[in-house]
Amino acid sequence: MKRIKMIDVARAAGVSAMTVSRALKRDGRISPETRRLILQKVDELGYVPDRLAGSFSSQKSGFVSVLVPSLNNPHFAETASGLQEILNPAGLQLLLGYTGYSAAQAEYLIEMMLERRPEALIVTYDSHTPKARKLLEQSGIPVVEIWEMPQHPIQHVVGFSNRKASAEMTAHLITSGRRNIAYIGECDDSGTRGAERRKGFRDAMRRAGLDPSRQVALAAPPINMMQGREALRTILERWPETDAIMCVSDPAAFGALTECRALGRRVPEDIAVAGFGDFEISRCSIPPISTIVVDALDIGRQTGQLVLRLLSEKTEQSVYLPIAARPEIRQSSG
Amino acid sequence: MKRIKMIDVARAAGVSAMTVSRALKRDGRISPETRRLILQKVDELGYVPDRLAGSFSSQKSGFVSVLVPSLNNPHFAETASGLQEILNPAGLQLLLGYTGYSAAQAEYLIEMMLERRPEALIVTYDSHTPKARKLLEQSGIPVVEIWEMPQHPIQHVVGFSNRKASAEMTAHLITSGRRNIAYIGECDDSGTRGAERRKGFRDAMRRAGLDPSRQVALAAPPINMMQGREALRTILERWPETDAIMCVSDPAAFGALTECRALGRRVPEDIAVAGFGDFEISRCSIPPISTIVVDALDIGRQTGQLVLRLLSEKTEQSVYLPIAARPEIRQSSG
DNA sequence: CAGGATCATGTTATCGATATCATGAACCGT
DNA sequence: ACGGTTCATGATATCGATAACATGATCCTG
Repeated sequence: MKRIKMIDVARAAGVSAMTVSRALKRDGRISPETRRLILQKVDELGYVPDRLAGSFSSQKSGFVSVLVPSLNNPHFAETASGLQEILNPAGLQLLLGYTGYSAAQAEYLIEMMLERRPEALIVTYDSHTPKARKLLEQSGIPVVEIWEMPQHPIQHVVGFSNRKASAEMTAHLITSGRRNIAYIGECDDSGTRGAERRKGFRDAMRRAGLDPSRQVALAAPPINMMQGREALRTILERWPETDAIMCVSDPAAFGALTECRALGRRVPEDIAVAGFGDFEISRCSIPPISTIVVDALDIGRQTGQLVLRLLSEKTEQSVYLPIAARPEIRQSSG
Repeated sequence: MKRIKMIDVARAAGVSAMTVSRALKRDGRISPETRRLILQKVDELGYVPDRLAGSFSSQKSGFVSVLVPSLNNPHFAETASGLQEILNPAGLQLLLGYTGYSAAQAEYLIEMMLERRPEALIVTYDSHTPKARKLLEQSGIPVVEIWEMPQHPIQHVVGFSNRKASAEMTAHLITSGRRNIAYIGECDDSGTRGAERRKGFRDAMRRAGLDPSRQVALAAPPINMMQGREALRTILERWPETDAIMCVSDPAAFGALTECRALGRRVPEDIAVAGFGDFEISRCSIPPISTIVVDALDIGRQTGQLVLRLLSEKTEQSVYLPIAARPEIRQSSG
């Protein structure tokens, strides 16, 4: 059973292959009857166009590559979801890759991706190897960094300052009267968004003349709930006077909150807890956890629309789309 | 700045394009010195092979398509992760698509995917439209259904019986003395794994001569934590005698557990709670939630290895790889 | 109604790699 | 030392669609 190709459809409809090609596009100049006839034949024969050949011929792959640290993180899953929502209807397909928070893996993936000739490349901000950065810079296609506002952007940016947002939340804890604030973060986080958040914590503490040295980092990103629990125990052993915890992410915050409960510490009366990212768990826990709300889906949508614009306009200028990231104060730090 | 192609590298190294092509493959018969020289030129010129052209020429796309309901669900994210782990080193790239639990979207994606000539297609079990099923059956490539043991498999299967697993957990609740057991599920779930779990609940209840009609379904899949909370309130209003809750998934179970706490109902003393899937939250909550443990990462790895086998062996026979799905009893149903 | 514009369709060249077969050199055993 | 074998490499055809240009028909417009 040989595979049907365009020429077979063309013969069946008594037209040329080119006419079939036109019939399958929206814009093609073709008479309505011919199109109807061809689409009918396509259906009868069960023809599935070969986009590999099509992409090769038109020199347009129809791919947009997306690199995320992990899909296990609902943020990136939502961002990818928003991207798909915008890009699929435009005929673009996502090529998704997980870096696992590793710069080496990112470099490998970037190279793999570029071989597929994507029309744009979307990378979640993280440190890059020199080679990776060079590949991105010389790729000749739009490159969008997301989820951070880098100091030295490669090209376009859709994001926000993790550092600033983290500092704001820390400032809130300080304003509400806390003084002995500890931070739960990640180790091996150089160049990551987590590192920026840690800096934000330090910024705010220093600005208030407080000691920013109460920090634990037990695990590599992404830190999970259980590690958050463990981190809280560690903190209370080392610094029993701690009266607030700022966390790199909501799962860690939930872990800390849970461990407080297990240890009989009241939240927020004894200890305030704050997270980052507005994960579902921060809304559903008792008490709800104060967090930085970031609209991950919106990052995906905005990025998708930006990509479409960049592909049609061929503009050279770098675009920076700021994304809102605002503290939402809930009962855990009331 | 024109793009470097293979022929440019060939000229620079004083060889033919074919020799360059061989140098870039592992298996190619080529002398070590020539290869070294060519790889050096590749590096100097910054040559990035065009796999679009390569795939077209060799008639092998190097793609494996994967359809999942949602990546927001850590299960599927892990499965995808396991797949990538196995398939990437074999030179295969994942083409990931989200169906959003919609059969229409699945059909659309299957068609999109097939145009890219993937070498295998992996679909998470769910109901298919007739057209989608036909496309899958006539695709001419290995098709693997995962995350369920379908009654009428398309070809290969890596999964388990959601129905049986759910029945086992329900049976556990019954064995431990509960009688008025309610079920939190999803609406519009026909043909989904959630529907199978609901059937499993009913099976076990009937077998024990108990009433399986205490069921609420407030939302379409995937049900979230907040909806779990709401469902629990609904249940206690309608059936105040309820002494156990079986849930379609852990997030729903956590929501139910949380609402019990908010309402002052003790778990497990007043109400037992059980979930499905061994999400992180079920391990980290207080009390930990009894659940069905499924190794999502392993499903990905096993499927990846199966795909590699199918691609090399060209066997015709359907393969069924059973995956363990066992109840793990924790304190929430103690 | 002439000359140009528009429209539907056809023809041909082409995208960049690789499969396949061809070729000559080196190597080997008897 | 000769026929056969292995090895490294080259030449050529090819994958299936589409871009770009060509063609003839129809349709205006002054």
